[in-house]
Amino acid sequence: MNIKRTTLKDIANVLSISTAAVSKALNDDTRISVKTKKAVKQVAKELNYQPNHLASALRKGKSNLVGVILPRTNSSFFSSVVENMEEVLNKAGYNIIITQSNESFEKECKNIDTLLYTQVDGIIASMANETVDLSYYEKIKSNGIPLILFDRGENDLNVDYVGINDYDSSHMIIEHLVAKGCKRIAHIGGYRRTRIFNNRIRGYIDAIKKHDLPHDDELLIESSLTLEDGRRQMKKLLALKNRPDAVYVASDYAALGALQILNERGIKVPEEIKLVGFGNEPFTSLVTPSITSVSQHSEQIGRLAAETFLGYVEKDVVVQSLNKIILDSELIVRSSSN
Amino acid sequence: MNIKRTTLKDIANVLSISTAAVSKALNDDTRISVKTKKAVKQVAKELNYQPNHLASALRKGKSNLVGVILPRTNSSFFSSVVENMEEVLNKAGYNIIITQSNESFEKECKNIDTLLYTQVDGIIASMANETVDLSYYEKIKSNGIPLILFDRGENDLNVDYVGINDYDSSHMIIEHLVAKGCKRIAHIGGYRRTRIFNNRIRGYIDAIKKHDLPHDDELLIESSLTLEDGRRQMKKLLALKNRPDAVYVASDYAALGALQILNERGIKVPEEIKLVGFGNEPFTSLVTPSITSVSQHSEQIGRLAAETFLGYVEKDVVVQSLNKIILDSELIVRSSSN
DNA sequence: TACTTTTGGTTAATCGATTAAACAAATATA
DNA sequence: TATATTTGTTTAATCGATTAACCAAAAGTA
Repeated sequence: MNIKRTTLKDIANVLSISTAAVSKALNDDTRISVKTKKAVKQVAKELNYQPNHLASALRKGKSNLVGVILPRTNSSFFSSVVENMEEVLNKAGYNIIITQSNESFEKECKNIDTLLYTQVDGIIASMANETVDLSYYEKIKSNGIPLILFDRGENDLNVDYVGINDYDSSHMIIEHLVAKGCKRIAHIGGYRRTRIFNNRIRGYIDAIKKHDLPHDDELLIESSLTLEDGRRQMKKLLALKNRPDAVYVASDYAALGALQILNERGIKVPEEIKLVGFGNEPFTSLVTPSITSVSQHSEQIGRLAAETFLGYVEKDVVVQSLNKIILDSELIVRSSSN
Repeated sequence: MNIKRTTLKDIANVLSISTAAVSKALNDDTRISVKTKKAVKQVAKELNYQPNHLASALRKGKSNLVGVILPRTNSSFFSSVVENMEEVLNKAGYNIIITQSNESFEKECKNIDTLLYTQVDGIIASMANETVDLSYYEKIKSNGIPLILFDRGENDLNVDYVGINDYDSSHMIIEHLVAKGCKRIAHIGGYRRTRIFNNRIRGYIDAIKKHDLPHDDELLIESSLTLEDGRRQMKKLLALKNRPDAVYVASDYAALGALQILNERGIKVPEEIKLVGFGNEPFTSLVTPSITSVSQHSEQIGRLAAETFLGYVEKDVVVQSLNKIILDSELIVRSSSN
């Protein structure tokens, strides 16, 4: 095939005017007469003119593309965040490029390179669990384009962030379990070095103390939060002399693993042990019993991250100011704790 | 910020040579001396040079970007397809841009426009359920870039396709159920106008006939295949005077809905009714009882779609030849039918 | 009438990288 | 020694759209 696209020049030739006039006509420049504009648009349509984005982006120094980095796409949370982000950005004339890191630091670095290479106007990212070294994110900042983090942020990096209040979410969960009569609550948490998981752990500890409940070390477990590890850690908890009567798991996937173990051993949920997850993944309402979980307002997070980005590009001067938006989460109570 | 990036010119100035020499040195042109190459690469590193992709893409008429259109990203099937596609394409120097149609025809058209506008070198897509009008896909073809469809293809459109053999998959399922002693097998299928679902229906009918089993109209139901509709259609089947002893559902989501109804009504699965889904979504192994399903070899589909694309760009002449790759699927037997 | 403004364009430079063509210097060949 | 070839680089054009600067013609103003 190798069909050559119609360019401004082609339109200009047909009408015997300059390409500059054509360009201005298509962009509704005031200095072009209505008559010319009509003629140009007519010919453009006839020739099926598609502007060459590369050329205009190069000239304008602006690609109207926003890069998005996700730990993974097959999560309803991330999927929903992106959907809402896209809606806001599309309206403002931006398109998005999605890349996934698969929770790998190496992949994440590659993604950043790809996006910078594609000359995106900004990057909105949620960091991989693995990521500790922040030099690659510094690279974005030194490139002079806005960087907005969501969900998995990093305080040391001086950039904008949109997420939920993890500390308060833990409190909310503990309040709920205490109200249901639980006296011995365990927590299967994420890695402490990840800020959001650390905050959930802190919230758990403080809430437990507040209610004068036992906060034995054996009740607080650090986990990779995969389904497999959820199974493993639940087994550990069941092996304790003094079993917990409730388990708060910092991820729905690990919570599901825990539930499988409880089901397999014939331990009744919620009668014997109550269970709470985190993330409100769709399957939490599908399994038996359905799992109580925390909704993170993915729609708002996506929307706000996009709007934060737009806040920068609409100003000429990009002064990256710390813009932390912390939303309240919502507890969705289901059978596993009710 | 608005930091201006280093360009070829900056490097050229430092070394007092031409930008052409710099460009060639960085691209390892044989006509540049080893000494110069070393010096150029050294300076490039020092100045943290990042090539401007827009400029080179414009000049070369090639963006090294491949557009991907997915009905949705939060499905493990699509997620896995993309992951494998990306691996193959990255190795060949291509990067991908993911867009999601959310099963909406309108959104799909917008996605196509976005991708063409971004000057991708090719498009790999799986069509939205809604899509009937193919003119937008014709637009891609008339743009002269390769188009490869996967999973949800369309025979009328003369393009390459990678997918599984849906007709045979139905046969495989029926054979399995017959072997388990089922005598009255129902099918909750998708919309007949979608090719893959139509093939599954044809396979079901032919396999049923082959075994001289009853193929009453009431046993074959057309569905949107959402979880909700799965529940609805299962209720219908249970209301029949002559209930089926097995149900083959063309999607895991709808199969899960069906399972919920069966569980709610205390009907034992697989003892009273056996159940088979389609797609091998992760939750099929997580629910109780786990659901027998069909694996679609997402890894291979992704890889092959990518390779098909590469097959075009490596040749100079792009002759879009019909290149249909049909893979065998695999039945994953779990508790719901065992 | 003479000068200023407005209208509706045109010309030419530009974005940054690539590349065909040209060319000077070094080396090889007759 | 004279000519041909190779080596290493420069010059200049190019991709397509945008835009600053310029300009001619028409219209307005004193």
